[in-house]
Formats: sequence, C-alpha cells, structure tokens
Amino acid sequence: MGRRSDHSRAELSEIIVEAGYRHMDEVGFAHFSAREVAKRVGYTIGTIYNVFGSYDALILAINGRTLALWRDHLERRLQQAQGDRLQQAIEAYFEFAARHGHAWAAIYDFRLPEDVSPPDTYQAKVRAIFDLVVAEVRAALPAARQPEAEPLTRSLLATVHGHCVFAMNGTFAMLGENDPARAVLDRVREAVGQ
Amino acid sequence: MGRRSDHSRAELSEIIVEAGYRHMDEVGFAHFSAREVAKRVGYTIGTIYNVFGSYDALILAINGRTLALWRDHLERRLQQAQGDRLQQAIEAYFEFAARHGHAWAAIYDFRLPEDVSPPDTYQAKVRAIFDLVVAEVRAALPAARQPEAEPLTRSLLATVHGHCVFAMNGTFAMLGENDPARAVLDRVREAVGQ
DNA sequence: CGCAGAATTGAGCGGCGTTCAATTATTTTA
DNA sequence: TAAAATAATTGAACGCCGCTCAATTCTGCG
Repeated sequence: MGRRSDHSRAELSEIIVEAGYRHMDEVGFAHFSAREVAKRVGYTIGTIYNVFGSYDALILAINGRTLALWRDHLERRLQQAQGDRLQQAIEAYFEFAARHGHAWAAIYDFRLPEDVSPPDTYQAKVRAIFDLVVAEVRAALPAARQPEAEPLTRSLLATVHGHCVFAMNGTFAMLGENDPARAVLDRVREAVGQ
Repeated sequence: MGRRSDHSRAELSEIIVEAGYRHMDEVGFAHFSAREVAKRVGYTIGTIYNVFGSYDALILAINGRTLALWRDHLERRLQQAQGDRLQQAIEAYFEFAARHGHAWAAIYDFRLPEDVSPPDTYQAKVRAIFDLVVAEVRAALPAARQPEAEPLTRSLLATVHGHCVFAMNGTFAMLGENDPARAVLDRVREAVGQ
C-alpha cells in the first residue's frame, strides 16, 4: 500500500509515540511490545520499523515523551507552589514517579548499547528537567554559594532520584523506611544550608 | 533420564546460579537467557525450570548471589580501610557497580510482579549490606545522634545509590558531572556532620 | 532382576524483535 | 487521462525467547 491516511510522516510518528507511551505506562518495560503498539494504532509491525528504524529508537522516543511530561508536571507544580519550593519540587518528583510508575521506570530500565549515547533531542529533555531544578537550587542558595549551583543540583537530583528508586522498588519497604520524601528533604536542606 | 551426576539437588542449584551470575555479568539483564544458562551447565531448559520453578525465581537467585558478592566486597574493603571509613564504603559501593556493571544493574532491572515481595533469603541479603553500612554510620555519629543511625543510613544508602545510578547510566555524563564519588561524599559528610 | 520413583529431556506453544520482497496507494510526468 | 515513478504499507519468515509436560532414562531398593 501507499499513504493510507491524511497523516504526515511526522504526525504518524507522534501518534505511535503517544500510543506507545500509554502502552508502556500500562504494562511496563518488561511487557512492552512494539507489535502491540502497532496493533493499537491500526498499523503493522513493519510500519513501526519504517518510521523509527529500530526498537531502540522507538523506546527512546517514548521515554523522551515521558521526560517531557515529567518536566511539565514539575513546572506546573512549581507554578502553584506556596511555601518551600524545594519541598514542592521533591514532592512533584515523587508524585510523577508514583502516578506513572511504569513509564517512569522505563526511562531507567532501558539502556542503549554501551558505545552509543542518546540523541541530542533526548539529552535536551533531560537537561530541561535539570534546568528547572537548577533555578530552584540557585534561588535557595546564598550569593556566596552561587557558583556551586550546578554541581550541587546534579548531586541533589541524584539524591532525590536514589530515594525515589528505593521508594518505588521496595528497598525502603524492606528496610523499614516509610517516609522517603521527608528523608530526602532533610538531605536537601542540609546541602543548601536550611 | 534420572540423576546423571554426583550433584545433589542443592549442588546443582548452586552450579546453575554460579553460571547464571556469570552469564548475567557478561551480557546484562536484557540479553540474559535461561536457555543459555542451561547450555553452559550442560543441562536443558527443562531442568532449569524443575530446579527453580520459574524464571523469576532463577533471576532472584542470581541477583541474590550478586548481593552476597557485593556485601563481601564491601566487608573486605572496610577491613583494609585506612583513613575515612565512610569514604571507603562509598568507593567500594561504586567500585563493585563499576566492576560488575551488568550483574549490579540486574538487581534493579528485574522487578517482581507488583503484588509479590522477595523471599526472606533475598531480603536478608539486602539487610546484610544495610547492616554493614549502619555500623559505619553509627561509628561516625556522635552519641547524641545514635538514635538516628538507622533512618539516616537508609537515606544515605539511597543517596549513594542515586549517584551510582547516574554515574553508571550516563545521566551524570550528560549533565557534566565527572566526579560522582566526590559529590556524594560531600553529601554524606554534611549529613553525619563532617 | 524387576520395579518404583526421581531426574532429565526436548518438542511444541505462543510471542518477541527484525528483515525485506511484494504489494498497494499516491504523485509526477507525458 | 494514462502510464511511469515514487512512497507507504504489509506480513510471512527467521531465530530467539519463556514456559509446559508427556515421554524417556537413570538410580537405588527389595
């Protein structure tokens, strides 16, 4: 067949990513299937490969969408913020992971071959989240410590991420921790100096 | 066939886990194959399932072995420790993850169905690592703060883990961080108070 | 020796990612 | 408008996967 609908190639790509994201969020990375995505958008497996070129590229596109939604969620929560903005940011981080557990986990479950790095469009989405958080850390830091803002934000993101991982995968439950967001807020406050 | 070698059932199980661990460490969770493990130990796929009952149980046994090796690595490094023991612990954490990247990642890549929790033998291995670290945190904490030792250790483990994840999966590379162990040591020192 | 029980096999099932020659639709050209 | 060129889509085929289980083979005991 030839062109079948009024979707441009770019539109079709978006439709597939949208359906793929939903499928991922429902079943998780381990049970994700490109064939199932094809079925959901009314195409066949061959078309998926024509559009994305590889399975990895499809996953990357889906995870990129998840990152974008995550960034939007953070931004929205920070706009509504009253009180401690860093606390809001932490809670928004946890909230997204809890609400979209499978899609969120897929970001980390999927790994590119060791010798290839993600495309710039993907890296930009990671940095977009970083940039949002850097602004908050910077605002919380006294003038004398402004130069630390970026390295400190990298470290604090990793700190929050670690707590979020342990909260989501049951490690904290095993060890008797039942208020991970509170624990990480303590760490963050120590680091920025109250 | 019937019993074919002089392995008891328990010995066979250990042999399979050992081969499975090596296979996992070589190819990683995404390319791990129970059939391949069977081939390596000179049995067939059916025997794997007779011994472990399920794929999940096999993975759990292999990840359990990785946890035990990890604990041993930490313990050995702490025995040799000169100078800052918390720093040694952090470096040992990173070192194991770097040396056994695939096996280490498999601990987190694999997830049981949401409604089941890991067997006690597995949880005990997680706690064994926790116990090792608790002792170090306790030693670094003044008398007045001893009651915090356990919750603080949970939080610091998560902190170190988050940095380790970002170091291993390329997130830190994307964000320009090139000394993750140093960064997390700063966080840990802030938390225990120098 | 014969037999009960334990251990092992491997073909078969449905599903996966991946490829690509064949087919069908659209667009361009004459 | 008809034919030729291009673009999009298909789906069977391949080799692999986890998983099952009737059939087979080995072992030890009476």
